[in-house]
Amino acid sequence: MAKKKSVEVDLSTEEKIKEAAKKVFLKKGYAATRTRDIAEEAGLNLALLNYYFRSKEKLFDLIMLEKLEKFFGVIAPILNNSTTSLDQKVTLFSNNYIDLIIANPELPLFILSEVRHNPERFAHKLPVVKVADSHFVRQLQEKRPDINPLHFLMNLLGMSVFPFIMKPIFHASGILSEKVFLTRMEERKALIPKWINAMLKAK
Amino acid sequence: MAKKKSVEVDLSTEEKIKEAAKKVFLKKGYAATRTRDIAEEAGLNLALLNYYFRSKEKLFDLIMLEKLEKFFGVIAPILNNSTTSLDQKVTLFSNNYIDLIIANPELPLFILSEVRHNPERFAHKLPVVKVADSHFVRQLQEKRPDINPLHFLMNLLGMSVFPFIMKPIFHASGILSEKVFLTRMEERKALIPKWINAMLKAK
DNA sequence: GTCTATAACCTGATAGAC
DNA sequence: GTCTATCAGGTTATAGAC
Repeated sequence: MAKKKSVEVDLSTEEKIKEAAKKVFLKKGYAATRTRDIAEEAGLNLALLNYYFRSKEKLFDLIMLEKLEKFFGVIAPILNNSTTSLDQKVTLFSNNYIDLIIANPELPLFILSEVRHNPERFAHKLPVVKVADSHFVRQLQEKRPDINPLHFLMNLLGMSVFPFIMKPIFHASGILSEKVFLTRMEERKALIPKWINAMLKAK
Repeated sequence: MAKKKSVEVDLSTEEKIKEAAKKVFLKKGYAATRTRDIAEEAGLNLALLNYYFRSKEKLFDLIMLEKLEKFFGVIAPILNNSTTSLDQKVTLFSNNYIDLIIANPELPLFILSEVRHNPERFAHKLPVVKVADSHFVRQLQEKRPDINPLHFLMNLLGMSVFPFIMKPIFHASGILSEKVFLTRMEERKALIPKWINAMLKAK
């Protein structure tokens, strides 16, 4: 039944390695990860990694593409839906996106730093164009032709994602517990639409 | 005269290594950087790195602390100034911070990912407390006691910093040139105060 | 202070037994 | 398919000549 993240015991060897790789790569990043870390995390031998995935690089690419899909996959459908209003898009986006990242907290910083360290490698896999020329952007242009839509896009994305990117800092400082942080993020789901709305009316 | 970033020729050997290390560490991150890269970038021999700085780790710590100082050093003074209004703080912050990051574009992502990968190591060097309990925060609480100040802090910081964090993505996609990006960021200096103001009045 | 040479170690990948 | 053993190459750090 539970096909996702059971106790990770009844998985095939190949899946065990992939799950372990996800965990370690997302935590440490590509460069700091050793194939031995992954094998150990999977409770398996190092040789099996190469048997199933040929190389560290190929295994990483596989996972990176999956994560890119996850990170961008939610955005485009919401912002390109031509049947929803601007308000609805903003609400849908902040809610879905915050939920996604609560479930995958390391996702944003992982993707952002790996893309930064290897831009040309993943360039063709970044479906940003679909966002930059979306129905959402056209609706923004209609409402506020005086302001470049990129600003609102950055704000919407940033207000949803940025707190998670800053979390390591606040956590390390010991001034914000995980529980309180999550409470704040839940609050944001309702606050972001209000804020965006207020910004759209400003001046 | 020009003591900062001259043609980097009249620098002492120690300074040459440090400048090269800054450049390489900020570009690649700690794990992906090899001491050979730094030596080569400095146009010097590898052994000199250890002669002057003992180890890769010690050299990195030195630079990391400097960068943390830079990243957080601007925030606290502005947010803790008890003679400025809330509006003034917001304007000062967005202006100074965006300028700082235009001059050091890799700074945010560098700090964020290195702290993430080694939280306990830099925990005691993160002066976030000064921000979380600042004059700015108290002013926010007065104006909007119904909303946790952390939200506005995240928004102000995020609206200034997040675009730079996303820049690699937009760049890699080829849909946003450096020149256009900078134009947008200059615009933001004036827009952020307006937006924050509108948010503070909302509902 | 600066270099070359090399030690000591680590890492990705494979050969070969089971 | 899975393991142990090991290779080949790279990496940090140091010894020692100049």
